Amino acid sequence: MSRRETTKLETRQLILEAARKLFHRRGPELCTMRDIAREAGVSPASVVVHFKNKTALLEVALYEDIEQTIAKAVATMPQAGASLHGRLMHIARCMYGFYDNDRELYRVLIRDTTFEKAGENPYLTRQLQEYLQFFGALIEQEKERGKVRPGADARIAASSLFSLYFSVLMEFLRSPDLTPDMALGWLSEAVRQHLTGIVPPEGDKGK
Amino acid sequence: MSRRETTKLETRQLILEAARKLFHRRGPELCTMRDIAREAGVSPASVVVHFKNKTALLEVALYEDIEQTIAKAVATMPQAGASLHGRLMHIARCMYGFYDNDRELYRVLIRDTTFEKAGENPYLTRQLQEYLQFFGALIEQEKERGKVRPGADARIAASSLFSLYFSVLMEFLRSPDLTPDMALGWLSEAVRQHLTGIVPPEGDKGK
DNA sequence: TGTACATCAGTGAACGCGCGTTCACTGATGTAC
DNA sequence: TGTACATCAGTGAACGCGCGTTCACTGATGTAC
Repeated sequence: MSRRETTKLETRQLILEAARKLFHRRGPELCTMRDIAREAGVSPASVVVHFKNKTALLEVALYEDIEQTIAKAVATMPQAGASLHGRLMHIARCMYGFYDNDRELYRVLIRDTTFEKAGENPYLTRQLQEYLQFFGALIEQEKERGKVRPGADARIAASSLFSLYFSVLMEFLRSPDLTPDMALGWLSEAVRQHLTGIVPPEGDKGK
Repeated sequence: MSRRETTKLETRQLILEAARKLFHRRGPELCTMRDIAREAGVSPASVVVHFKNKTALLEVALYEDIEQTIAKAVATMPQAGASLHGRLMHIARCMYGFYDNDRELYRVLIRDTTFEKAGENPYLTRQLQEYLQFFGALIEQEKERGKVRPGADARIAASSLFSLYFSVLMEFLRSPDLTPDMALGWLSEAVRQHLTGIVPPEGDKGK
């Protein structure tokens, strides 16, 4: 890597560190791009050169921490012997705990990225793809072990379970009164019902 | 209602009509509060008197159409004799069809309301509450008819099914390439798996 | 190896835009007597 | 019933702020010869 490229990377890192600091301290709505530039010791124009706008900066500044949290959650997940429900809930507990550190900030992050048109938020999009793929593989694995019905579609199951996780997360980030345990309790029930279904087993149906 | 109150209501209606017109024609990002005021024939300050900001105006301007669509969907829902899956999918079909009329607009509406702190969007919040309550009652009803397991929690089931519906809706609004039928197909499978569960029936588990 | 030139990250100032907010004001409507 | 006053919806202009964008410029680094 040439000298030019390394200094460029350094500037980028300075901006990212300053952004993380101010985003956490004052919240993304209460600090301007100029504030971040000043904190980083660079020109405001330079920030725009590296990140096209505040949302893009927010995404890049925060997604690494999320990545690490996912990695840690997966690494500490109970063995394959544990129940699928328990393994999924472990991941959820790790993630909700992480987001609980700064709910306001992550609420804004998710609002400003999730709802943009596909393509506007490449980092988080890729992250979600990998996340879903991992879940899908997990479910396939459980299928082989006979813990999941052979007829079940793993991709759809993964995506559905993520929907449940995500909905509860949003409610959690929006409602200061909701504790992580309450959110987890709610999710736990939803996941349980999703795994076992809510209609009676075949041959046992009414009428 | 006094004369003063009626004229006030008239002004409010003028603003709402102008807002709906411009939001649909140009999209909410491309029209300013001043544009809407001009279209309505009132002063820009007057718009702010009635709606504290653009998002609040957006919410009020659009929620009535959504309300009507829900009402129509519920009214045309298949009889209680039909399957739960079929009845739920009927609602989803109506709603997706409605949102398909102006995906961009509804994407922005949902982005700007769903992710605000609870309390910022009273109309849509209430609407969602009623929606969930209706679903809960529907499931209770199916329970009595033996089509849903007695042990299942209707509130959680309603909220879970809504999560699935909502996730697919978001993907639909974000991705121009996704047709309503594709979205419905995806949702249909997710709902089916949610109803029947993905783990094997008791006594049939592996190991 | 040295020289001359090209490239490009970063600078700092300026501009336009949309939004929210404030202001003193108008004039019609409502109310107290 | 009339009069005098209070209320309040609406007005139009102005201001401050943050963001995105543009600009000509600097100076270090890279490259062609």
